[in-house]
Amino acid sequence: MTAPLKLYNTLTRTKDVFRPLDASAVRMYVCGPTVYDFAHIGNARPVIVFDVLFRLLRNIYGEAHVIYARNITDVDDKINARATRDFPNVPLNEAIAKVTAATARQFEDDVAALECLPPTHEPRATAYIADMAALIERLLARGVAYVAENHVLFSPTAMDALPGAPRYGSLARRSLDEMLAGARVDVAPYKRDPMDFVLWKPSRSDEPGWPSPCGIATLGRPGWHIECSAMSMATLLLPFGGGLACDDPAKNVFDIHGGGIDLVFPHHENEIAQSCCAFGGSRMANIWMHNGFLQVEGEKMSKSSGNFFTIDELRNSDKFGGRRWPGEILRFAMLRSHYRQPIDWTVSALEEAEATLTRWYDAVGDAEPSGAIDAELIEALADDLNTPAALARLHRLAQNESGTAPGVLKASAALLGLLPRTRTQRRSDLLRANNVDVAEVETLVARRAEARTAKDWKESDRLRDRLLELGVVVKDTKTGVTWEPKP
RNA sequence: GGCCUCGUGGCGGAGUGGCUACGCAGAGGACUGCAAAUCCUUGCACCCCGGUUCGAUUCCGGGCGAGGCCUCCA
Repeated sequence: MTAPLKLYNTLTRTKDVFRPLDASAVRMYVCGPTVYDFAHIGNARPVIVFDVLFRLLRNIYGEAHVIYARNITDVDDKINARATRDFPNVPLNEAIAKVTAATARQFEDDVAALECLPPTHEPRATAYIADMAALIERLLARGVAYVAENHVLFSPTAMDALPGAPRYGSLARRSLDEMLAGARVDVAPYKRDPMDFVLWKPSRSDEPGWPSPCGIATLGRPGWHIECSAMSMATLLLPFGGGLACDDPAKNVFDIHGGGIDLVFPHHENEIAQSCCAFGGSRMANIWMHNGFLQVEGEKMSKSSGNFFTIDELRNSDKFGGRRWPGEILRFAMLRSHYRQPIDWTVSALEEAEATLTRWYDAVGDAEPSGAIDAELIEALADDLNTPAALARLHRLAQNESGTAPGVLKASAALLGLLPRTRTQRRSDLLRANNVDVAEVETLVARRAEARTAKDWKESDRLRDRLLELGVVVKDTKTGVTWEPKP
């Protein structure tokens, strides 16, 4: 390959050249959703961004040599609350299962519509409770955790006294003193220090519970942060010789950890603390990547502002801009901004995305991907996933720069997960979505042709308007009359 | 209060110490019965003030402005 892959690393605050630990097994972990409700459009951003990175890594290192884990959090107090609200007469565990099954299925559906490849692993927290408990036992044994009132708490102060461990706060670039100065946290009475965070907490009888670690007799459940330490260990370390049984810290590191920028502190900081202290290493992952936030029409998205939209609502309702938006358009609109920049989610951006896609589909026609992926496009993505530059390059390819073959455009767009269908497929999808009666359309088009031959412009224009109502646009080109479903 | 981002033409949005980003919209033209689509041409920029430099939108300092995190929100 021409240019080396560079990725912005939150740890170093620079674009670092990416050097995999093992080029035959490149490993990436991304924090996925908590499945208590439909995923909103902000949730879609990391999913799409890291899907592009996944595709790029597969292109560079080979499809079989990239392992991508994106977790699903199905242990969470919000899920419990939702379960008791929605299924008050069902036993709790059953109610929780109903909530998580339905929302997880919806998530898979949304993500597939956004043209994201399935990750190699999609671990669910409930399947890794034993790993979490084992990690917590290890942290207790190493003296960075303690038991208090049936909770297990992690002590950042104790961590800073542990030889070899990174300084707590090094990812967020904050010292313990700074954090204490600005802390507005309610300090629970059982905490020795305000900055201590929960690894395990006791469950009441109306909360889901599992056998507790560290000699605690009551049932309990894990804290949020430990879930990701356990699931990344199980999917990215254990299969490659790492894990708690391995005393070599060098084996307990993986390549890339991603998520939203809001997760830097405390979630990712705490993941690092847990994993490094458990394994005795100085880093959990080599590169930490964070996507910027999404605003809707210039304002922070929130339910109270009335500008809150789920992926499903964008795809299947007319709540945003008065119409439905196929996943492909949502994906394109997301890639128009660089992943670290804030993005403003607007109707006009989606309309632009759609117009561009239509033009590009016209350019590729029904061509199959063929030939080498455009080198400049790869170069743009290799520079910290510069998707806006990559899209600019696709614009040029679509304009047939230096005789670009349709197959090359198709293959190149595929690296971004774009143009997944043929033009014919997209057209028939639109016909179905618009409920177009093809036979009726053909009849009207023929009648309009007769009217035009007879120079009956009034009738011709009436028929054109009628066709538009039916969801069809007619085009009078030099080579003849064609019609397309209205996008 | 502490920490961290960011300020580019009408809009969106990359990038660079001197060389057209790109897209949308706009303007002009070709084509058309008209329109749409398409094609060709084209105008428009780098928040303010200092500094470094032969030269800064790009580097440094200050200011102003916007946003995020410090509350298990991607």
